[in-house]
Amino acid sequence: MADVTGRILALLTTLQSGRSFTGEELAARLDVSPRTLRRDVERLRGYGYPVSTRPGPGGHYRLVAGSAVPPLVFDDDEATATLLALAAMATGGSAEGGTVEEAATRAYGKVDQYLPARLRHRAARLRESLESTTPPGPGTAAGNLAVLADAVRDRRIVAFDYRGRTGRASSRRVEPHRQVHHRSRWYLLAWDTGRGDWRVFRTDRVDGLRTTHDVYAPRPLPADTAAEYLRRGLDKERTRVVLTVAAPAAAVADAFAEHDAEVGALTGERSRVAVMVDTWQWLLTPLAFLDAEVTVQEPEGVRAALEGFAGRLAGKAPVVRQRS
Amino acid sequence: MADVTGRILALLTTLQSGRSFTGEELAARLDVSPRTLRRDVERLRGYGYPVSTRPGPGGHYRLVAGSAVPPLVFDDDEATATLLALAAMATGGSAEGGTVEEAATRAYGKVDQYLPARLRHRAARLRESLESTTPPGPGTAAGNLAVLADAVRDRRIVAFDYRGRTGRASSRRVEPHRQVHHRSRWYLLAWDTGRGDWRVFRTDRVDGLRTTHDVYAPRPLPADTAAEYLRRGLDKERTRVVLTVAAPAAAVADAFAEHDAEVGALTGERSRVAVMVDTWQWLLTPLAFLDAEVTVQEPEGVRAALEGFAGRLAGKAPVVRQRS
DNA sequence: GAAATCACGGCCGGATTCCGGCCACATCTG
DNA sequence: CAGATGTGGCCGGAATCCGGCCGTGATTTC
Repeated sequence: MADVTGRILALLTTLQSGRSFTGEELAARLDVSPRTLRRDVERLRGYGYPVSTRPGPGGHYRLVAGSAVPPLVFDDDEATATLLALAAMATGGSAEGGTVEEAATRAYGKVDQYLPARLRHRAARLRESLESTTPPGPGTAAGNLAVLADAVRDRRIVAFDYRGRTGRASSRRVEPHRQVHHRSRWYLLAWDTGRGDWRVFRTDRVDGLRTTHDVYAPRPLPADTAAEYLRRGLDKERTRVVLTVAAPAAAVADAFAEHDAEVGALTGERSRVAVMVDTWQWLLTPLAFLDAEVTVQEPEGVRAALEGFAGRLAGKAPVVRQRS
Repeated sequence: MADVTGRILALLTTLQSGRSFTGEELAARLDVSPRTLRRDVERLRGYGYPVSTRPGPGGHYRLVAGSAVPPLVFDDDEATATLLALAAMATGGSAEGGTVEEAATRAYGKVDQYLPARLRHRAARLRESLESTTPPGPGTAAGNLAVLADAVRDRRIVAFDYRGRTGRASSRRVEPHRQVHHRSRWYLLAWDTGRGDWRVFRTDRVDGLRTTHDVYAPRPLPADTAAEYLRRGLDKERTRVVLTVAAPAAAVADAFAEHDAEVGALTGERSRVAVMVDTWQWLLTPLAFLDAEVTVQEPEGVRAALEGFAGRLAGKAPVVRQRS
């Protein structure tokens, strides 16, 4: 009968009724000694459940649903949005502990607790009907985000080791400016004191982060907003490709939805799109879905590559004829 | 670290997310050996929680949807993650009413307000240091997701107008099965009663959604999970395309690694590949990476499509010259 | 049909936890 | 003040747990 977990679950169920119970009563119910019951209550608190007690005659144990955090007065849409937001953030999470993605995954299954009874039911249904794909990726340490946030606030220089794309590690001392959440990744926009320039770091590639005692002077941002700076692709290594496409802006935006693209309308039927890609090959699928005339404005290399590819594709295709 | 109860609670939380996990993944998450994980699952079942499993590649553990779990409580990281998630979703959102973005904004305010003081500071600083680039995209109506969730639960047939990729609208009556979040979009996996087959709909392209009074009989899923079905792209009739490529078989196999392809060598430098694709557009990225001469053996339609696309790509490309 | 993947569960020995009992103490009610 | 009731330290014996090992069986992939 030494099944702690079972007892805790039973205790939780019992206390959930809202009634209050004396220690003796609970002990009898769980069939353990009062001493063990006390320990169980202690454990429950350890897991974060607020159990209120009162000594003296008429004393009791009671589970206080949301005394620390009162049930939120969400409306339906807000509850829905919360679940969706968590699901979106959970996507891309890793199995490692301590990441925000993982925390979001956990929170996803728990929001009920904080909703008023009326919505609890609804949230549970919503969650049941939803599924989320979770491509395994590097997770972002929740701790790092918090540390960086503090450093940004206090204008403290931070130091860390950074693993570049190639895997080469380097030591950095930077003035953290903003953190940007972009396409389910976290980035830090900072002034790299060693390189004397602005740099964008992927937070999940930061190691051994520590805040120094050195305070830095505010510095004007290289762009209007940090997000814009990031989007503009000052984050090196990727290529910015500008295209003109004979299709409406909406259609183009849709085709490039999975990419990092800015779309602008030229006329109703022509659009201009600036997209960041690792290599030109990735342009093809969205372009093919548009299946419209395309002109590469820049860079030269991509234009040449696409021309060459088009030639190989078109040049040989007509040669073989075959039924079936 | 031998805290069975804590692990069981954590395990419930994890499985509650609705995803499925491999044993190894869960073991890593809980920081125990796989053997212990198996024991934990066994315990879970002992307490009445239905955990479904499957052996073999792609095996998993999953909590059967809809099972009641004890009330679970947020920890600090989870609360923080919730705020971050809401902030990320709120950003870039339109001011229009009824969208999830707008609801997320409201929800953020409320959660923040009720957070314990210690977390409020942390959250406030985090938010200050953050920016988000959620693309403005078409706002998903929060209402639709909730209505669909209820319909899924009640097995009610729903009707709506669907704007296809081409913009053509069609009227649908479907049996909603699950909603899947994939790459920051929401999809509905449903049985289309009109077409007599499974279909995947993008929730943001659904208009005039209404629940009917007709109840449908459960139908076996075409895949293990809705997310998997979506990922596998079984939603369309796939086409078998046979190509001849001027590249070694190994290189070809590598390029098509993500696809469902059979590769055979013709000579050392030429290969033949038979690949199953949803639409011809998906052929382009692997072909571009090979960047070799290609001949479409069959079907005729794909050859014509590729030729046409190549023409549009090559035909217009040389027009503009520009340095920079 | 062979190979790889993955869940399953028995067994073992050593480490850890748990339990009940006992006790001094704090609190609250009447 | 007296009695009821919650609190938590300590102790020693008992029960549980854990990781590792290994053979089994289901299932998918090639």
